[in-house]
Amino acid sequence: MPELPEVTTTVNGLNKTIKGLTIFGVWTDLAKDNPIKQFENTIKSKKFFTQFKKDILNQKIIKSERRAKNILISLSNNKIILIHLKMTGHLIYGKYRYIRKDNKWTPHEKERESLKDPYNRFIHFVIEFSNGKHLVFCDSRKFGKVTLINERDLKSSLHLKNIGPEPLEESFLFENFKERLYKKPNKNIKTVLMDQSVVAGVGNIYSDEMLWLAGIHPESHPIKIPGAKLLLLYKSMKDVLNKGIDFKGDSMSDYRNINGERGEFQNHHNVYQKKDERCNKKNCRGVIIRKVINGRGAHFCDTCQKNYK
DNA sequence: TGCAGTGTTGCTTC
DNA sequence: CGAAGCAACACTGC
Repeated sequence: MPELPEVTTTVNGLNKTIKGLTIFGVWTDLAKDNPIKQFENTIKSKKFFTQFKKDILNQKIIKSERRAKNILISLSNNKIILIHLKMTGHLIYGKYRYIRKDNKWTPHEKERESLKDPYNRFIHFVIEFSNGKHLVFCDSRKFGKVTLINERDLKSSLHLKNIGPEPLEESFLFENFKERLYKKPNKNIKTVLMDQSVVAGVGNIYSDEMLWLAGIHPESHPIKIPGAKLLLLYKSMKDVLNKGIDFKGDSMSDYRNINGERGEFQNHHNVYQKKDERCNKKNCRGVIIRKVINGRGAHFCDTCQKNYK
């Protein structure tokens, strides 16, 4: 589930594996002659992909970074590969033997025993390095985004310009957090937390978990939440995201790290996908419920998570 | 077996 | 302008 902790885990992995390598080849089966408008400046456009290939071939990987849920891979020619994993994407690094057939990048028979796990299936984009190893982008729903931007355009680029501050930066103070929430005074707090222009990197799982930890109902309105509770939410946000990173991300669904291994955060959920289970909060007798809020499944305990509205 | 549910986000519509 | 809903896609699990 690529939210901030999963993307951080992947980026850490990239910095341990592909840094310093030179790009030798690139392949995708996502490129179309007539992509819909939204994907014109991504590798889903054949025209874009042709240029993309020219731009990245023979370039060296300098470093990888995370911004919100985006992976930024800097190249030696001052261009940056931007990858957004969206719902089901993940990147795996390794030695793949493969055959090309019908423009499908098909791992060789010997590799297939591992293909039962989603980590190694649904390969739609591959970078080959001069050491013979590959970075493969697996993405069953094909929502993921891969594009290229110039380093100098990074901040102004459409992909990043509306992104809010990074919640784990020390410079992101409580006062700033509170101010930003108050700009959406009467929206559901869960929806506000997941709004990337308010704060970067929080998605469905971690928003559920941080609201539970702070004892705030997901349909609370920011303007009605007492200051002390907001401070608790600010701390809970940092705690939950750091815990996600410590457990190397959440693999309840098909997220895998750079080596194809699962994270562990799914084993430490208190509410996400815990419908009908007893609430873990000390002295709480509540039961976790699931309710669709602004189109997303929300999980919470309506006994100990107070609804301020 | 069929259909509801799935981590994200950007576009359209109102 | 903001908010809500849906579309992009394909698979899993009840």
